[in-house]
Amino acid sequence: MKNKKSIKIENIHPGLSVDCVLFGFDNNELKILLLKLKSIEKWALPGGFVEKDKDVSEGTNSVLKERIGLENIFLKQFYLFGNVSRNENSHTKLLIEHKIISEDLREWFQQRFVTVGYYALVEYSKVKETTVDFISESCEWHSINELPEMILDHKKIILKAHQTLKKELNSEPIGLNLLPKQFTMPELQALYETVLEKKLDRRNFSRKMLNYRILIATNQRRAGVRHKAPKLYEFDEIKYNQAILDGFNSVW
Amino acid sequence: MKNKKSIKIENIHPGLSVDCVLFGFDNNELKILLLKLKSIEKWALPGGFVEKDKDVSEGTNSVLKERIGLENIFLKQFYLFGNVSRNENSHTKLLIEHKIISEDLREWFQQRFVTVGYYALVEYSKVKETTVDFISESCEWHSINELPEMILDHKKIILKAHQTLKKELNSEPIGLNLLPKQFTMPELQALYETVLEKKLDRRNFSRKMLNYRILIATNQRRAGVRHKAPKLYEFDEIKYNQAILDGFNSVW
DNA sequence: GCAAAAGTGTTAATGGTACACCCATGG
DNA sequence: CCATGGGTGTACCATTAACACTTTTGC
Repeated sequence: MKNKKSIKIENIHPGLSVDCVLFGFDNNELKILLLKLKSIEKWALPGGFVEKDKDVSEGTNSVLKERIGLENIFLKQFYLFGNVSRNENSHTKLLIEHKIISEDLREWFQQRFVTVGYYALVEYSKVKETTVDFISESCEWHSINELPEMILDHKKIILKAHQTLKKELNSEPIGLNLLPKQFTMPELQALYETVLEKKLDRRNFSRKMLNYRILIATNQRRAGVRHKAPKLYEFDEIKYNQAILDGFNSVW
Repeated sequence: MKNKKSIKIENIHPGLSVDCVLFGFDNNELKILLLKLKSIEKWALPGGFVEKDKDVSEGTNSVLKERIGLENIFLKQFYLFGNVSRNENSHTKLLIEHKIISEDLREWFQQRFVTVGYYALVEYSKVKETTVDFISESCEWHSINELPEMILDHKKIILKAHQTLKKELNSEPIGLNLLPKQFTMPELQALYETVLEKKLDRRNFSRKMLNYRILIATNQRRAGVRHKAPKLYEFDEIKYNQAILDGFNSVW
């Protein structure tokens, strides 16, 4: 299955896979990191299998490292996709026909799989020189609004991840790991608007954000724009992480 | 594995189990439905395995029906527990020693399992005459504050279910399926206080609840109390279910 | 100087918090 | 008639929504 330290299927947890929805933000668009499979005109979420002696979350991190060279991503488990209908043997057939996997793995690949969905927010610019593994030919960001043809139920997985993310915005901040270290208030707002898919009032947004007390105003401004230069902010990481733990807007 | 239409382990999805946290409300306490295992002084969440040709959610419903005779419960998936450390072979040993499972299933039971947690809210009084399957000797409600000795990580699963439930109260109502058809405002409040583990102001609670517009005031009152008889309410099921879908208290 | 977008302010409506007071009931 | 708990009201405060006006910048 793997190129370097080849993993034996006997050591892999049967019938279980993981899939990661990596969200990035660029050009006022929400983007997802996808892998183009070799020989097939379809894309896939970075994902893979978990070894029997590894925790699922740990295994998921290993998968990301091995498939696209990303380490230490904060992943959040959001759902287990366990419908029978998500398994499609035509997919395995193609993989074998194109010699991406060998014939003797046919049976193993054709077993019924359930998959655990994880998502993470990653800074777009940091994921430029990713490596890809031997079953993928490239790794690219795609706008969530213009997804290419994808294998299995990967589009559904992305949809569910996006829904979960939207809902979490009601009780948690977003932005750290998704924006560069320094950013302007309008940039942060654009991120929120993109994730939520709706316009927000500029003035109310700013006030509300500042009231959360997770931002540090620097005394620098973003220069070179043909209008008033906006202030640069940073997240107060201590308070930001505390807010993630405690949650905002608790009603009871 | 099963008594009547015996399920063959070849047809079961390997390494995957489901566990159900059934919440009930009685005597101002939050209770969990637990099964007492035969021959072992430990209790377990009702749970089991999923057949290869069944959706996980469907399989979970079947498990509940087969183990405790409950049907048509609205189950909510909340987490996949996938740590290696949750597997304990001493448990399998005991099951075999006490002939609850046969020797030839040892290997199958000793494989590493991940388990999907589901929870549901069920009306306490409706679950009186539950049947139990052949590996359990009884089925009882236990206060979440006084849980008996439990197998594996089942206490952790209950804790996580409770945390999830608390968090969901910020965006969804609770009570339908957990209270009888008619209930008083103080009873509803007691439910909220129990789940949230905190006291709420009587007058503000009532106003807020009524503002959600999911209650129907009947013109009856709960008689026989030695103080002013409280009004009886019912949930407007249409609006209640709509509220579950739409969510309350969206901040953006 | 003008367009574009940032920064700041104001106001009304809403909802939450923290109370006080009266009412019905059984003992 | 009184203790107990239910029902209703109110005043204050914080937050939200919907706005107007001023400031800075590049061209």
